Amino acid sequence: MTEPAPGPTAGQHDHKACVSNALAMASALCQRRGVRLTPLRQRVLELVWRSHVPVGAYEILDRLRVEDGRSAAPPTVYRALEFLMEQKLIHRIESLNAFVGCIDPSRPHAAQYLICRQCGTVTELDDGAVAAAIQEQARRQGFSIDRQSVEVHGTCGHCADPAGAATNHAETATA
Amino acid sequence: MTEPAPGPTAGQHDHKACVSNALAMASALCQRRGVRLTPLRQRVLELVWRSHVPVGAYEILDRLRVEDGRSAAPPTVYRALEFLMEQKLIHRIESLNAFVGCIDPSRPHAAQYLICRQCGTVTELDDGAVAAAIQEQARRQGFSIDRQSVEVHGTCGHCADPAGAATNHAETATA
DNA sequence: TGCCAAAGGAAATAGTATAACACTGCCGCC
DNA sequence: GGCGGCAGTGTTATACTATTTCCTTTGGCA
Ligand SMILES: [Zn+2]
Ligand SMILES: [Zn+2]
Ligand SMILES: [Zn+2]
Ligand SMILES: [Zn+2]
Repeated sequence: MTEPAPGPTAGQHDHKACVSNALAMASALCQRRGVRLTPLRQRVLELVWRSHVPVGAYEILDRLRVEDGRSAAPPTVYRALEFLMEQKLIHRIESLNAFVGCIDPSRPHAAQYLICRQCGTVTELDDGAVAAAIQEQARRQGFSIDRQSVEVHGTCGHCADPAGAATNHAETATA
Repeated sequence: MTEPAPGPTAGQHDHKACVSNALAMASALCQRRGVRLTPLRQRVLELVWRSHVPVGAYEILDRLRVEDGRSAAPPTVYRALEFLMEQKLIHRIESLNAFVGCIDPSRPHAAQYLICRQCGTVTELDDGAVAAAIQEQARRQGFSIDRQSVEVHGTCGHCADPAGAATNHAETATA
């Protein structure tokens, strides 16, 4: 119930690489942009990246208190999350009230999210066709887009086909 | 956003027709489906249809208490909303934690929502191209879709261009 | 008539998010 | 060096959203 870096796709990929890559990318981006990736912000980012399952603000809060022994209250977490979202280092999954690390923060994108009901894993896509179809519809309505959010709930390949994959995928990560 | 007759699209269309049509449709659908559109559920549906601006559960709750003098608590409202969602008579806008009437409950659809930041109006679309593009992407990932939610935030035609009004607010478009 | 299941009333609680104010350290400036 | 401003964080309180639990009422039906 507190395994460090489970990741629903555990065994499928080197998640430590995901994390260190994300942190390095974040550091570089912030430096380039002239914004401060403080220790707190970096730690929150790391906690969001704990797995590919979106994490709630209060779960982050708990970890800051329990694991880090840090004094923290909701605003502590929400401010860090706000910063990370402004910098596009994380995304908010509206339908879950939770946050997930962005796969490629260096490039602006209108992403789509595939959210598995069973394992909770979110797969971030960046499909031009989807974005274009949405933009075309918006244009017809005379609507100018600020932000589009596409959240698709369903069952991922691993959960649907346990035999084939034989993944240890199993159950949810941050339970 | 709290006046009796919905502000945003007022004057743009005959909203009373929207409401009475929605209520009639709901009544017919429920009868056909053998489910009960009780007075409470009908009233909640009516309150959701008060305008094309999504309405929160607690705003509905307030109106039930103040306008109807009815004894009501959160579960009262949430249960009614749950029923209405099961029957696809309303939709939940995840990014707003609010609910809006469905434009065409008789036909199942994966809808997209254009949400105006200024006036709050939500325009429901049912564009096959968007849904298809999403499905294609999901298929490639071996992901099977239960539900897709597309919420687009931006500025509607009326708010962007108050003078000219070529576009049709609040009405649905399908493709 | 009596039973059952669905619907709704009521109280408490859980979960999510923000407002408001205080404190500190850093930086540029005089 | 002293000073003012500001970003970042700490702290407390509160607002907003949603669910659990238990009980009572209602409506359909054998
Ligand atoms: Zn990973
Ligand atoms: Zn899965
Ligand atoms: Zn209308
Ligand atoms: Zn508008």
